[in-house]
Amino acid sequence: MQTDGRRGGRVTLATVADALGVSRATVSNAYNHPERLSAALRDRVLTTARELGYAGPHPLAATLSRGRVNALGLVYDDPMSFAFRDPAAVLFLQGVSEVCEHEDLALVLISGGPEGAVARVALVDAVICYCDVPIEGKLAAIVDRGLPFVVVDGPRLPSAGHVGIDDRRGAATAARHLLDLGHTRLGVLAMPLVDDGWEGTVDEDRQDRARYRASRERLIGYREAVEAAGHRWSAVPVEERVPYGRDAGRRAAAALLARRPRPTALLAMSDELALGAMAAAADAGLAVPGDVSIVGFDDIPAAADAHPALTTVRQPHREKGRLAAELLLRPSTTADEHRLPVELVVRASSGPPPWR
Amino acid sequence: MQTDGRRGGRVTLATVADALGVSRATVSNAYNHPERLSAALRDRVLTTARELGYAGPHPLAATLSRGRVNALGLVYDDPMSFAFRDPAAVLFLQGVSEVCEHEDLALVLISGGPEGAVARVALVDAVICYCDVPIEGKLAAIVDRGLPFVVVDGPRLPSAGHVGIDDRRGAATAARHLLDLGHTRLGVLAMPLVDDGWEGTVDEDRQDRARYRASRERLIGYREAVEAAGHRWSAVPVEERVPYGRDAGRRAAAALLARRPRPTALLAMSDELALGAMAAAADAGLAVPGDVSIVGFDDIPAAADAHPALTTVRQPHREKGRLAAELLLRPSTTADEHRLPVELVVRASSGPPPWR
DNA sequence: GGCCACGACTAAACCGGTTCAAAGCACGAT
DNA sequence: ATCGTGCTTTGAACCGGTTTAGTCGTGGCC
Repeated sequence: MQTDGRRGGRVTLATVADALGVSRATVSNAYNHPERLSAALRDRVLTTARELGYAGPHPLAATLSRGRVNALGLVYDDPMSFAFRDPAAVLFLQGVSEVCEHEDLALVLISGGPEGAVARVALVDAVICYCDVPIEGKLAAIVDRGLPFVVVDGPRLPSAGHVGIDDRRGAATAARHLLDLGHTRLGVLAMPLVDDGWEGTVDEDRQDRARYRASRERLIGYREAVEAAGHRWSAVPVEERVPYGRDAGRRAAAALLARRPRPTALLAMSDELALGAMAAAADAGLAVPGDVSIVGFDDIPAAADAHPALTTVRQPHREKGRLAAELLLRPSTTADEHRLPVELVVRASSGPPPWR
Repeated sequence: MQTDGRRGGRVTLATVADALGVSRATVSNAYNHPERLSAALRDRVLTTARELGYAGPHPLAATLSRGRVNALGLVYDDPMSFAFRDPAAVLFLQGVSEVCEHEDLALVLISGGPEGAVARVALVDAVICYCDVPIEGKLAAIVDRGLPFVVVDGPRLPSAGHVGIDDRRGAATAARHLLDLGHTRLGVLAMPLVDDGWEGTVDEDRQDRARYRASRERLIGYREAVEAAGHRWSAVPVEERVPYGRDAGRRAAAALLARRPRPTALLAMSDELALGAMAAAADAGLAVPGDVSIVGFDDIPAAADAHPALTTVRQPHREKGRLAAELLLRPSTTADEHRLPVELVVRASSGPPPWR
């Protein structure tokens, strides 16, 4: 038998097979099914392999044959590096990676972009989409190739699992907390409602057009609470900012605090925005919560460390990551929808309005 | 010609080729080298593919043929999820991912573990080892397979590039800062010196046995500065802690601050340790920097936000990540050694000793 | 002594593409 | 009419393994 063991100088499994005069299957078995060989032959194979400088079966080829990569993909809608700027995303990643290391899987971070993700998607066994966008188009390749996937925080898709939280209720709870304290003039710091990069004061039309699910739901939550308390939603100013870097919250809050009458409480859709708002309050010489109360969303670690400590809506970021990954390991449950609990964490940044 | 286009029901490139009566090469070219086909045929191919439900060339097979994965691997010595707990590591990851997304590469996070990393290592084109350990053993598979790799912060290895900082000088600068302020009684909060999980007060013997490069170098830096100022190094207590979670720094600092005479200044090998030390000072009712000065290392974002803001040694985490990734894109420079600058950032947590 | 089970090993198909040298062909130049 | 030229398209090798269905020889059992 000729197996062409020396192709172009590379040492392959066939090289080893030829050197020993055994079949390639035998060498393969020496690595993958040791019990199918006599101990003597297995030793000879391994020894010869070492002498020849053969580093063992090429994982890529093995993968192609087996059809399994042992890797989980993570698609993010923004550039991947943004995920590392967002403390909430980092917690989420931590959760995912905990499962990966436990299951001995690699975690493949795939940068967004309409085509980028697509091209590489098959070097993984399954995909987590950590994005809240109208992503149907972007995910076409994943769907076409039949890869199992889970959407986190984003839209509910037919063939995919879903992990999220009750954004609406979380937001409503935050708003109700302020209303219960007696606040009547609120302001909202919003994450993007539409993926057009726009920043400014949001009118009702844009509120209706909101495409990001989390933003839309949180806005609705705020609104429901405000109206339930008997106030007019149209009187609540909403400032939308692209929230990378704390500066976005600072600018949004500056705009809100410049209004007359000045809001006595700010609702931020993320802790990053809220922490920026605290800076803006300091800029304006306003005390928190004496002059203005601030409530965030996420409960990132920095929220508890802030001065004053930030009142916020806790969502289980790490747990979301864990759950998303675990769903993909149990294909039967992939199509399920999971809604994790949120919880208001009252700290020092919220209090009664100045006049009360 | 028979190409067996329908194997077991899966739609492959061959299926499309057969359906059209063209060769597989032509179908392949339709996707990869459109200009080599007449526009008419290319359209027919693409149309037919769509009709048949063919999702395009399987990336795994393509990869095997081409020999290029378009992915960068990242090996971490601790479990991967720990990287997401360490703000410095997160910044580093951000740098790496910036390059990846720019170059359209996937980033593959490979959990440590003696064998885990090994098995999967070849689903990447090159590897960044973000670990500071005697890792020669762990990296054997990478070396054997001939993958280019770069070590960050760790030992200098023969065939690999290296990215790091001047830990010794950075530490010395931090210590000199305190000595210049007039401090004479220092204490050190150390990251692990040996990978045995031990915690406690470090004696000289253990200092000599330090295996982690960064810890060892920083310790030497502290020592050099102390001795240059005419003080005895043996009088400086060193507390070693496994530094995950801020609590480690709190415990280490508590131990140091319980000593009599009490140190008036603490040198921490990381900002996380330093921030923990600030908590310990608060626990003990000590003012920072009035009663005790604290200096960190890393300049993570939380350092500037702390109260008081933390004096620390800045190292360019993000830049380290970028550089490591870029080195792997230019093989010629892979074996180079790069030492990035450090810089003392004086903020509010350091000041003269109480008596001065 | 015959039959069968069993362990060790192999042949060949398969995974799903990419690529290169060469063939076929139309067309303009000589 | 002949010869090159350039564009399409193809055949076949190649990437580096895994796996299934055997083959072959041997020892145990009746």
